[in-house]
Amino acid sequence: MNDAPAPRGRVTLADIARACGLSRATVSLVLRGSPLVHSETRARVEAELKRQGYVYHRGAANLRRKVSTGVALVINDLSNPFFAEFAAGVDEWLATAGFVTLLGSTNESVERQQAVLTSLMEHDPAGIILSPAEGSDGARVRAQVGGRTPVLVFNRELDATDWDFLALDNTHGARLATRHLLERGHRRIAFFGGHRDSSSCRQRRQGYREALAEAGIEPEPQWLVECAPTRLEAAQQTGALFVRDPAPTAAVCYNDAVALGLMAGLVARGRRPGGDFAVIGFDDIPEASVASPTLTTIAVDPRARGRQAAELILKRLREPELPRAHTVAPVRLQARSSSEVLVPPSGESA
Amino acid sequence: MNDAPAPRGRVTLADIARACGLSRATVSLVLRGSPLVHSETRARVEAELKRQGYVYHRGAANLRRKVSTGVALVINDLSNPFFAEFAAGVDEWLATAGFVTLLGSTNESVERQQAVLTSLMEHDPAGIILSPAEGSDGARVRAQVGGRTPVLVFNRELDATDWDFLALDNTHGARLATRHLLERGHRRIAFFGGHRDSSSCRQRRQGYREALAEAGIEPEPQWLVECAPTRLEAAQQTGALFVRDPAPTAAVCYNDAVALGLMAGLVARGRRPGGDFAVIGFDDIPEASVASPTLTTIAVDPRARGRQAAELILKRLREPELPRAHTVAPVRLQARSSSEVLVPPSGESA
DNA sequence: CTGAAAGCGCTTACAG
DNA sequence: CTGAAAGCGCTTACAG
Repeated sequence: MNDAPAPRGRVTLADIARACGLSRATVSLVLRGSPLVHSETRARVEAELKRQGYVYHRGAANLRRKVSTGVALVINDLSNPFFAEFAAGVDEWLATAGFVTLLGSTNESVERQQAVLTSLMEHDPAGIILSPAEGSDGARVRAQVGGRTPVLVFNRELDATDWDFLALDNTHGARLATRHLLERGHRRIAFFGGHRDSSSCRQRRQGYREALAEAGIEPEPQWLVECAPTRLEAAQQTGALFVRDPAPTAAVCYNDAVALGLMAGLVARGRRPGGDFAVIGFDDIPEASVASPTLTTIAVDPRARGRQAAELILKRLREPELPRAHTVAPVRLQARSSSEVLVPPSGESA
Repeated sequence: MNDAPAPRGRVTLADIARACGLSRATVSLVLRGSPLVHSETRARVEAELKRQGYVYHRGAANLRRKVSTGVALVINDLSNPFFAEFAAGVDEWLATAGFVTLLGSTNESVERQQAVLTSLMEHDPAGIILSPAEGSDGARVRAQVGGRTPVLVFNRELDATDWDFLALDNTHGARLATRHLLERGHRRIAFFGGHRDSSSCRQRRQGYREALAEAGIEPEPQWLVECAPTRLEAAQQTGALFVRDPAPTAAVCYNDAVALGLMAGLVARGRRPGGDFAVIGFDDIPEASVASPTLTTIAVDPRARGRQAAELILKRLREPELPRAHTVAPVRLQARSSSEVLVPPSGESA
């Protein structure tokens, strides 16, 4: 029965049409579910499609129809769990809408980002979800993408562009974290990690300042410590918190990676994170819940953000003329074993 | 100077040719770097390409040339750090070779895998890297992919297919883990977690048995505990290790997620992981190094595996007639704070 | 209800 | 060194 031919070249519409004694046009109508085709003809065509193992060539169809079913996702690096979860959410949502995700990683390099965007643009994406590498030049990115492809910028502001933007509520998150420490009696609170010139770091510092101001506290210069947002750098910078007395008794960290690094750095200096010094993170990466002590942090639900990003770009594809959207995603405090992490230091309350 | 026109429709080869007073053929030769074109003509064309902001339509070129520059990557889920790192490695390597990664997630569902493969096949991938969902039917997958697209199967065997296969050395890894426990004095060692019918679980159990056999030990039925490879399930199954005396004093776990779950389950039962009961994992996910106590485990370097997978599929694309390759990737023991994790239980050595 | 024809954006022998 | 022509696999008015 099944005389499926040895796989000689691709099976095309023309092959099916020939086998059924029909024109390519009619077979195409069957494929696209047109109601014009006689039901008996449709059945005949469908049987033949199956028999020959026909695979639709969406690229050819898209070329003719001048549409695209791909969406490019450009992120720093999947080995960062925040972006991995984000990508999972994007892909999940795009797939249900019939789009395919074209992946590109920049590793925070502006040059790689340039190369990746060029390559992805040649694959004619319907839209782009872009989490800009640090130090991206908006005008340059804009020139490269051109004016015809909608872009959703995620996570980091991109100057000189008028694209949709999805941001975390960084300011509010840092405010929540700082208030949490204030409520537990801390008065000398540092903001630890991140690069001052990144927009997310600026916003988090802003929220931190606001919460301190509410409590009538002015941060001292020593409380603001910069470092790359990695565990290693954070561990190495730990000492900067203790160069002068009185030292801070707690730190709001730029993100969880920094918080975990700081915890390691504290241990290396003979201090007990949560015991002698309170630490709070940002992101709620999976490690936060298994660290020792477990880490109180600001949960941002990256997977939900991914779904949201996919939804926003799809909406833009449907309605290109809508005004630019600036969406701020909610964040929440995720307290963990606070008795361990957030004990105010004994005999201090100045 | 720069009278770049308002973005009206896509700029094509024909536009450039017209502006330069040349044929499309000549412009195409410039694009493809042909040495046939006069250098002055080339310069003129290149200036015009830049001026009009031309973007190469690779899809159209690929259609004409009957080639493809996409590789599909089908994995369970990016929120699993093992797969996220793997995907990062794949994407990194493919990008350097000029390929784009088409992403698909199955969430371990055979139905989703079917849908994802259908969608990806329509995008005409040059090849597929497939980490099969648990319970995949090889014949069914094979029927869907057809005989024209090379596939590299990763991580889990797929029966009834003759595709290239990249596997972790599961047997050896479990052997290393078990020997490590034996060397530290344990005699009653469990194998905890995983589904008996998954190939990776079978292989890990096999290595475990072999190491025990080397020590003249026959595992008791109670030492083999099945559970889904998640933290939650593992925590819930912890009790199964202690239903009868004498209970095991250590466990080789199916993977790190299970090991972390078991550690939580031990704590919930008033036991100290590493103190009263030794635990060893498999994978070396990032949490392993920050868990408390830190987790000794088998490192598999998923990012390197991703690069390896990309390399293997590209090799297959270059040389389709090569005999089927079955590649086993190395694994190694990653010992951590072994004094905490691997103390043999006091007063026991039967 | 079905077919002939044109065309999406590109490439590739083949002439000249 | 450059151009005319055909064609990749599909879709879409337009006839009939």
